[in-house]
Amino acid sequence: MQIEQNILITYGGISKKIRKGECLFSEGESPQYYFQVITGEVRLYSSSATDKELIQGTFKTGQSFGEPPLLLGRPYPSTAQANKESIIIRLRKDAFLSILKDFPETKSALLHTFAERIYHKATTHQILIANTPEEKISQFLTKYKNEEGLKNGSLIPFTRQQIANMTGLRTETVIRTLKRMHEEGKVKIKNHKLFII
Amino acid sequence: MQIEQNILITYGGISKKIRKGECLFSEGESPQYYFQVITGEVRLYSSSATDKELIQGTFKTGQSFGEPPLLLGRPYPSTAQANKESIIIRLRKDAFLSILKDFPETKSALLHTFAERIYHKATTHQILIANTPEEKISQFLTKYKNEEGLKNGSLIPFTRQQIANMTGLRTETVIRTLKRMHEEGKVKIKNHKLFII
DNA sequence: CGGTTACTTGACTAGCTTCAAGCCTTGTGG
DNA sequence: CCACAAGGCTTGAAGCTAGTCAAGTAACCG
Repeated sequence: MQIEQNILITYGGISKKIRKGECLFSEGESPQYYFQVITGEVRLYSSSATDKELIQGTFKTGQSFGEPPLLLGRPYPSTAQANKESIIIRLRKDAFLSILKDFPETKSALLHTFAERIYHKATTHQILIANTPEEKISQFLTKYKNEEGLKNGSLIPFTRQQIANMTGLRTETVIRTLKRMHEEGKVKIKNHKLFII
Repeated sequence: MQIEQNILITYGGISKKIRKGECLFSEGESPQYYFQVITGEVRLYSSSATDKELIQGTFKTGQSFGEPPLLLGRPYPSTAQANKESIIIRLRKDAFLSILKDFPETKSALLHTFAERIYHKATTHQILIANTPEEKISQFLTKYKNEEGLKNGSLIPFTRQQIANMTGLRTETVIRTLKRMHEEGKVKIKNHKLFII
């Protein structure tokens, strides 16, 4: 969802410069603010007991994140970290609720955003239970391709590590599986870069 | 979310008796109706290429389901099937949209429901990336316990197969893991029935 | 050009999956 | 009320394979 910047400012929103790697909030914390990306990119991930981390979503210019825990008043199930230097507006919870009340179209927009996210998570879920690594990676690539409307031959802008974190696999497994898929003509790898076919 | 029955009727909602095993909609179909459970239980699941089926959610009296694809106008990513004989009210999409417009509190309620579902799915994802079967099953059981507000000693109303489908494991693995957990006093099994501790 | 991050490869192993077979429980129809 | 069918549960044995660890190479960035 996106709320107009001047509305955010009017209601007390404050923009802040965030360095790459800094966190906006962490797993387990209590939500206090509404966040919206002005420039840059924020990654939401949850980490299991071990080092493994699962990417729950990536948010760019104009997108907000972390609203569900805020609305529910429940602890964050994930951590929000800047992927690169970013500018983020944040707004206190009560001010956010006021905007929702004062601008009904905001509520509709949020509803639509939430519907998108549920739909997205429902399909993501299928990736995680696929049997073989190849199934997981194929499904992931196909999903990404469709969502971004990519053509065949497009570059996949993810590192092996990121793909691993989104499919629940390990880096080495992703590498070995992609290599095999390349040999079988299911994807293309050139200069370590990955392309869909 | 729940919309009052008399409102649903006023807007043209029709209730229907559904036999156990019947489907309200299937994966890939185009959404046309809003659905709400009056009595009984409906299961939403998506099936991957193989036999495996993934339970996306279970809905009981007073709960609605399948709204995100309806709002987005996208094909259903899952199938809705009655777990038992049920009575379901269904309402045409345009009537549903009218209710949302005429009753702002409905919109707020739906927003809250959506937030719950996103939160639920985010935490469910963590189960799927846990390393060991025991971690997955423990997390699943704890999550279920908390969501349903169960006391220690409660019966878990799922088959091994269902637990397998929700954790991404195989039936035999679930059985063997539960057996070990039983021996270690982490759960209780009596007459093949599973209880939390 | 040096440091950091990403990628790659090999060897090894724990343990999940698979396959096959048999048992228990529940519900149903005669 | 009993018998039987169907579905769920359990077990064992064997093979595979994804994960792990370790080490080295290639790309990228300042």
